[in-house]
Amino acid sequence: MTDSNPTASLSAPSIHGDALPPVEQHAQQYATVRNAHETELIEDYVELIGDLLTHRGEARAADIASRMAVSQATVSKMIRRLNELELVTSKPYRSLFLTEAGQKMAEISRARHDIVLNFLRTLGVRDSTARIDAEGMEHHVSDETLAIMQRFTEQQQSN
Amino acid sequence: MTDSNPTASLSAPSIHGDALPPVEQHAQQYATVRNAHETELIEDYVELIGDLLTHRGEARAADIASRMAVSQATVSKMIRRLNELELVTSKPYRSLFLTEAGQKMAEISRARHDIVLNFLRTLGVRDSTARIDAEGMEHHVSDETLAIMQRFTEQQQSN
DNA sequence: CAAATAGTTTAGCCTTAGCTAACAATGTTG
DNA sequence: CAACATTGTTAGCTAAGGCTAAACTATTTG
Repeated sequence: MTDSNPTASLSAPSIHGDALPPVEQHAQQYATVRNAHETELIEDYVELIGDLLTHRGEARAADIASRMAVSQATVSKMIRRLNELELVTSKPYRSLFLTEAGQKMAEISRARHDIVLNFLRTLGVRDSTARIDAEGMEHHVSDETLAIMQRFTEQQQSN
Repeated sequence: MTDSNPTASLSAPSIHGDALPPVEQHAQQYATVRNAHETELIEDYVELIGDLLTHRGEARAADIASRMAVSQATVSKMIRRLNELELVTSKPYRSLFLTEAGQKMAEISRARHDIVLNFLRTLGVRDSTARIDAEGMEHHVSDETLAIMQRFTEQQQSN
């Protein structure tokens, strides 16, 4: 299986055969991703609710459902979870609001999202693509990388 | 109550530059992420099996389990799925092998993974962090962005 | 103000991806 | 070659995150 794939070989610390990492490190990589997946959806909801509150003044289940392209029943169930996690407060049939903890999470998510999105735009990615990629990437970018992305964006901007 | 609220967002004005995207676009973002999540794990397994075959000559369930930090039962169940999807062939109690389709998927995943990983390294992210981030990000990076990352890495390298 | 419409919730179903425990096959070695 | 250790499989459980259909609440409007 000699690869003639043009994308497979790049230079740098190691090329093609980047050896397998030691088991513990490898396991850590996957575990981190699995962990991110658990909080990801929660963060997306909280972030969206925050955005709706900011830009629309209220956050209704129906809006969340259509913006997430998901059924209202799914949203309703999720809101119960967010309630249990004490991230939102809700009275039945009324708009949602974020608790302290929810607001904090929304802010962090929003900031992270914006850094990734602006970084991608700065790199030259088309806006619509950048939005999609940012939505997927944001939960998997470490603080270290995030800081580097932000610095990069600022530097480019000032040129 | 259908008010289109004036712009009275609380604070952090410059960071909150972005208005909400139109509903369809927003929905598309989330749908794309959900979709990626469905194939993500599959790709991770196939990629890992490919790596084990390349670097070790065989891919045993026990290795996969320890490298993914997951129980053997989970791996066993997953292998059945990969079989049904005709991505791997397996005889009970024997090493796994990739089908044509599996090999193709492994190559693509590996290439994508490497591009993201090398891009992060080139940006200046520490190796261990880059590995973790790459593992999470790789499934959410569009071809467009991938191409840009690769070009960026090459340019930096030649300086 | 009653009826229609819009929004929300609940019930019940499905699939995925984990887990443990018990069992089966294979491989190693005294 | 029998016993033990390792590896793999199966059964059965859980939780998350989807769905549809039906019931309920709120709002708008004739």
